[in-house]
Amino acid sequence: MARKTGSHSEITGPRIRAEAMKLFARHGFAAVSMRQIAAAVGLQAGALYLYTPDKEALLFDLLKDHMDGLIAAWQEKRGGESPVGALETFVRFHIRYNGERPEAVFLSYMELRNLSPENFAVIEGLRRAYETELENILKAGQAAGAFLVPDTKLATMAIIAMLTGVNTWFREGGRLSRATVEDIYWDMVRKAVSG
Amino acid sequence: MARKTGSHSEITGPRIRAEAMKLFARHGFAAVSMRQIAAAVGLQAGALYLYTPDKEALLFDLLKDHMDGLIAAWQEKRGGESPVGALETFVRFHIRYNGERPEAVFLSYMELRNLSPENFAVIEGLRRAYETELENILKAGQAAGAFLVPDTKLATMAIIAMLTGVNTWFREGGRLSRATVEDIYWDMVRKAVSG
DNA sequence: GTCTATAATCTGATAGAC
DNA sequence: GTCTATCAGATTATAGAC
Repeated sequence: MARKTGSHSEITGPRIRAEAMKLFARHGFAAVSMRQIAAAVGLQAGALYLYTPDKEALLFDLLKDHMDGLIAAWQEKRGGESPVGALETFVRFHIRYNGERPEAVFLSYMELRNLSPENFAVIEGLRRAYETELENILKAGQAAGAFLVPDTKLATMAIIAMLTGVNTWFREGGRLSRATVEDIYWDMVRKAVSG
Repeated sequence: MARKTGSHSEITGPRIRAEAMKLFARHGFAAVSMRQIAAAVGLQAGALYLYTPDKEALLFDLLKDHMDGLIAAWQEKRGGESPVGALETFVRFHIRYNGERPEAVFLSYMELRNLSPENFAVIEGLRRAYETELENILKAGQAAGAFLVPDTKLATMAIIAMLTGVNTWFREGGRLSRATVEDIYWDMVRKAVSG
């Protein structure tokens, strides 16, 4: 049954990225060989270089796509609500979007050190841009008297760490549904920034 | 000046662990070779095997020592205070103890997947025991009416993620001192679990 | 577009000299 | 206690056949 050769550039590229994502997340970037990725896709190692100039570029593409997708999805979601409404939207969005992509999120936190300085700066810039979205909500709420936050930058980092941390323990089919987790986290965040 | 040979078993062991910790944290366990570790200590690769049976045992020792130290330090710190006092003590302890050991903390979160199942279970058990310390504080406070927490397990995970996240952005000599960071995080935690 | 073969190098770990 | 030499195999990436 195994196909030995052929022309499949349109589906092979995405399949390589999908398998690389799985393997990098499971074993770590450095621990995964190009041969392993090729084998998971059903190729020989040499064929991978038709789709990526090298191993690091493969990682960079995965991280870049994730950050672009995250920011684009947020831009679509955000509205002109009150500060409290905007914060609730952010909290629920962050838990849900990242919860659906645990591998990409894990890579984005753990494998940045394997990027070249230039590529690292690109991902870092996107991460900062996303964090600024939350910080702006907190600043607006603080100015409007809706929140009492001693330091908006610290609150931003604290909230994002808390929300992203859901990925480390949440398991589909466990004691709580995603919706319940969202509710409980929103309750804690809301109180944490209150007066 | 370079020493070529000699007998230094009492200091070589700790130096190997210290250099391995630095290198594993910086580049990742899989990306660091035994030769790199040996070079950092000033040894040849073969000499490392006088001090560790293999590379994984070296990682396990680092993680085990860190978890043992964390739990021992907490046992010494904890007192018979009120729930609110106990929570404040935990928050400040966690930020300070982990803040002083960023490399060990990073390893403890990122390199667990490189342990054998048996060694993984040991570290995981210690981590859970530590988390239970916080959960018990939350449960006691909830029972005493000092806290209003919809789910003590979720609140435990949320608080620990939030506190540990300080390590991802805090830099000595930056805008805020460690003490100020502790104050602000304690303020947020206190409100998050309040009624 | 994919394969096979290969270059040049590195890997973890061991044996034995000193 | 440390070094040198070595084993057996893996690594990224490229060249050229098909």
